[in-house]
Amino acid sequence: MNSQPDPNQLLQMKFQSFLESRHLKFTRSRKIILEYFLNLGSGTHQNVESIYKNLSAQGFKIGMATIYRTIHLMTECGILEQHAFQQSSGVYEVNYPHMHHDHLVCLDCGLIKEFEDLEIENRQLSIAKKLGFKLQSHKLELFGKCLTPHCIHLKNQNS
Amino acid sequence: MNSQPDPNQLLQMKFQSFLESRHLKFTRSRKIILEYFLNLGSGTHQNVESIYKNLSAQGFKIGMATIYRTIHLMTECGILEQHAFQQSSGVYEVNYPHMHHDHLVCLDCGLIKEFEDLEIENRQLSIAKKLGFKLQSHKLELFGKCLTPHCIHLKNQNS
DNA sequence: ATTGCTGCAAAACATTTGCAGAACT
DNA sequence: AGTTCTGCAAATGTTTTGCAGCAAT
Repeated sequence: MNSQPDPNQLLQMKFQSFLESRHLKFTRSRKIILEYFLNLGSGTHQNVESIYKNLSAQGFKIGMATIYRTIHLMTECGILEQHAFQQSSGVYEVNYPHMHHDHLVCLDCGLIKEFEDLEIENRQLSIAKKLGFKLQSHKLELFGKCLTPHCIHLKNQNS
Repeated sequence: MNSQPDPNQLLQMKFQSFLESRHLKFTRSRKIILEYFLNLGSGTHQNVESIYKNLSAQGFKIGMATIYRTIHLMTECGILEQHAFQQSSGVYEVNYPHMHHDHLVCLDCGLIKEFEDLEIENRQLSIAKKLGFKLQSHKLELFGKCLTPHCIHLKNQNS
């Protein structure tokens, strides 16, 4: 019995409906870029350059312009999320519904940990309500110093 | 009696100590840019272009490069905070200690409201601790639709 | 058939950097 | 004196756009 729908399939359907609602087409390139992200899964952050390089390496001839145009659509549609950790250029990750997470970034080594917290999410809802907004999404990033061996090693190297 | 120290003066001292600790100089340009932000006060978001234009209009001859270099220093020092709401380029605002706030952004009209919430702040601390990080700062942005007359007006115009 | 899409190259931005002369301590 | 700073212009990196031909409905 297929009572648990495949999250990837749901995202693809969401994107297709989005395109349809705008009289846009679900083309070969858009399908390839979508599948690229779905194969990555949650928690991977990619910039346009690396998407381009990886797709090229896989033999796909897709220009940067098309990638930019497509990730804009996917972001508007809500199946992709953009971040700009620290000074980095834009990076993107798949946004699985009901698996939303926020990020904790190490200022020394760049390590990114993910977390989710229902208490904060609920609090956000009541804040938005109080201020007269209908909340649609949010972005929470915590910055700090991690204490992993890797990071401590880095610090010792740089000093 | 001057028992309440001037917040602006505190920020200036903080910046001066920061510069000193790095053997950098508190020059005329840096002073002008600092004062520019202190005069703006909390809650104003400025991009480099507008800083440049405003200073020029006030008769100051300060190049963009200097502004970039200076705001980097001020951001590192902690007296300035950078944001990139929606797709905008970087905007900066003064960061008064003990007056930290987060932002709620209207996706339709761009209105930005500020708020602070102790409950969320405390929760962040415990999350960071649990994940083995020493928390230094955070960025929380809520996105939604506001219901101000201005925004509703805008929506009707665009439809 | 019609409309939207793509890749390419050029353009537009935003930000950084090198350098020679000026300013600061 | 010695170092850091500044403005300018050039360089860089990222993202957007125009266009002529291609693909999807």
